[in-house]
Amino acid sequence: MKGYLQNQVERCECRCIHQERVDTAKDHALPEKENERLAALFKAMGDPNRLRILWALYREEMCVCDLAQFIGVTESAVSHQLRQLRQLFLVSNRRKGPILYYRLNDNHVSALIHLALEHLREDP
Amino acid sequence: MKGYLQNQVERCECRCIHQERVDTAKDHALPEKENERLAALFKAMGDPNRLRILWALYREEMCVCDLAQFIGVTESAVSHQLRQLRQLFLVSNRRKGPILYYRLNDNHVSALIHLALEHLREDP
DNA sequence: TTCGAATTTGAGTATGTGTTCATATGTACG
DNA sequence: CGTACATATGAACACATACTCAAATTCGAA
Repeated sequence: MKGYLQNQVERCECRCIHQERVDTAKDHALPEKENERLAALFKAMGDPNRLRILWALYREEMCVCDLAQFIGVTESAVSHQLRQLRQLFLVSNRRKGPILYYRLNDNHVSALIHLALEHLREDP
Repeated sequence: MKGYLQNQVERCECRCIHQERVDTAKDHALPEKENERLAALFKAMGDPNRLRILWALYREEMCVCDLAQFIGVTESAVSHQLRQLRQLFLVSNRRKGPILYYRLNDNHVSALIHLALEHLREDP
């Protein structure tokens, strides 16, 4: 009886193989908040329609109607997506009368896309 | 009556402002399939735990148990995530006995992460 | 071959996400 | 002012996703 319990404890104590790797991984891990923001950035770029928007804005600024017709969804849908992209500082806009012209916020976005394309084009 | 219908038609014919921008956007758009794969790649990197895994593997290879303890989830959860990363060629593994050691597949991944970090660190 | 350990797989589930519709804002112009 | 148009917002819904648990698989060694 006692032996059985002891074995239970011993078996469950540590299932991982290389404790020192786990420790150094924890030491060098990104700060919690930075990791969250980084993930949010990639996730924002990880939707086909948002990616289409970003790719289009890389060439020239466009308004909501244009983008809606371009990707074939409601203007409302585009507006929702643009809000996300704005909150992450991926795009910004300028107002001309009632029309909002959206553009890429900096060149990091397009750099990320081009780098990712390289990755894709190397594998089959 | 006729006038009303005509106005309806005219109003609904084209709601977009700059048809020529829409057209050039369509001309220069990424091929459908490439856009999908690109989005899938970013989406894969857009999850906090997957990002933790990638960041950890950037330093050194680790096995499933290690990663599970590192990020504090089930080994099963890690295995599910690693499968996604494998299918997108972000990670690969080598077997040593019963243990699978995972590593980053190429240096594009870490380059993407570092580039994205730059973007984050420039904005507030 | 049989056992134990590392990993994978599948089912189930709770939570997120992207879209549309209806409605509200805000801007220019008569 | 009030009308028209571009955009934004909120609710609702269908669908995806990330986790855990239980069971299957795979490998090395007794």
